[in-house]
Amino acid sequence: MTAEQPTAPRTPAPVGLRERKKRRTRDALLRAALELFTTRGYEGTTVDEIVDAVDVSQRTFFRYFASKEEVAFAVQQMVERHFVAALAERPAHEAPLEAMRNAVLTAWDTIGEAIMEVVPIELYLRTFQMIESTPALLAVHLRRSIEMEENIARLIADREGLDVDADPRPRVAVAAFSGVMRTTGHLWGRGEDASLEAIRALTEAYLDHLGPALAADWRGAPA
Amino acid sequence: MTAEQPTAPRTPAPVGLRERKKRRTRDALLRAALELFTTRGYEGTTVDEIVDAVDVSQRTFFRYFASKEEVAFAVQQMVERHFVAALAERPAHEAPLEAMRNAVLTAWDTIGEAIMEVVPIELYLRTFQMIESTPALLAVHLRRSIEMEENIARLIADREGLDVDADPRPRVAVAAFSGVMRTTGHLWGRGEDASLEAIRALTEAYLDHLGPALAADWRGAPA
DNA sequence: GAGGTTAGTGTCAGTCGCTGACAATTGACA
DNA sequence: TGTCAATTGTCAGCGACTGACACTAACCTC
Repeated sequence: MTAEQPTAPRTPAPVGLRERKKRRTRDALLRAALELFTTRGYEGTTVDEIVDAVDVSQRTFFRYFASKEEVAFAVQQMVERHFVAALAERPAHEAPLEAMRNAVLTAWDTIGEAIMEVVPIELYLRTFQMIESTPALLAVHLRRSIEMEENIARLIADREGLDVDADPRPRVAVAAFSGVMRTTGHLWGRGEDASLEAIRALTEAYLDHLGPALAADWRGAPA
Repeated sequence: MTAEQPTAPRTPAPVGLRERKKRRTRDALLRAALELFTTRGYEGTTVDEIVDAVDVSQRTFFRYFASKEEVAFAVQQMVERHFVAALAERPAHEAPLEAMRNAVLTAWDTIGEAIMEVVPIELYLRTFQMIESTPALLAVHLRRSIEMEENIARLIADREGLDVDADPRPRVAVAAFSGVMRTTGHLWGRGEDASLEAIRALTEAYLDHLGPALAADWRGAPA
């Protein structure tokens, strides 16, 4: 993990012709897949249909994406990295919950440009809704979430100078926080307003209900 | 959903010969599957191997279980029903978090017998660990968890006389609670002590850290 | 710029999960 | 006992995915 500017789009500019071709093929597959997924549905789309749209072989698809599922989460992965970067940038004086809260809200404010380099922002919004409403993808989405939860817990523990395995508080705080995040994401996916502003507002409102208990200063207080 | 004694094992005793045969086939498939899963691994076990062990056709397997995944969660489903039943039995004066906490702890105390009617308790423990350590199953496990979360949120909202869609508190409380539960389950699956007592103790300890904020009395206080 | 190296791609054959259709069997019940 | 309905097996086929191998095109060196 080479830490660069945290909110910078991860597009290191491809150099050789080979690299550029690869990038182009991958992007084409990604866009074609999301477009098909969001119109015909995930289950209703076969890998053969995706590769036909881009005119490559099925084997090539599976060299770029380990599975049909993986391509559905390519953009989501960018967003997650974006949030983690924002969290790492939070000043040390902020309490854990406060830092996480500010990181999400800032991330939602700045993620737009980074996404647009790969796919239209509106396609990402539709993709997110599709993930939330497709059981098989929702399952994977949740597993990815808790994998990130573990990373964030370690990050928070480091901030507070705690041992993540000895002190339950980092994991508990992150678990509670993520539970709320997941709930807002779910409600957003089911709701009417599919804008970035909507998810941001929903997040802010729901986090307000988590109470000051977890936001209290931990340092000096024993477990 | 016919509500009987909440903590009673769900074994309505099969009547006809046909029913008993069905039950036997299903149980045999279940046991064979879990035994193979926990020894050779989930991915390392084919459906053909399961049906060979029981000597039925593959088609029969898929008539009892919608998928290879489903059979892995058959026992888990019992445990979940057990918890929901225990929660429904909690006296009305208990605050939401208090009720959920007591329901889990009671459930862990009484689930043993119900499980043993179907599979050895030790096989269930191994199965749980396998689920937690198999990515594909972990994903499904998490999705099942949030489906239950939604049910519990409605149950809690009913207890408190709230509208689950208007007031965020039921969903927030349940989300935070479930987040902690998930974390303890995960840690249990990765830990050394695979006993029921261990998961119960872990649950109790971790829930203590969720703080009194969510446990406060809601009635009368506006959102 | 020819020639060898290497990375990316296509083709093919095969495995595994899963499903629909149809026929054969077997318990239930008059 | 004979009919009816439920359970099961067989078979054919789809879709996701993989390993092996041959082919092509970018790259790199002399």
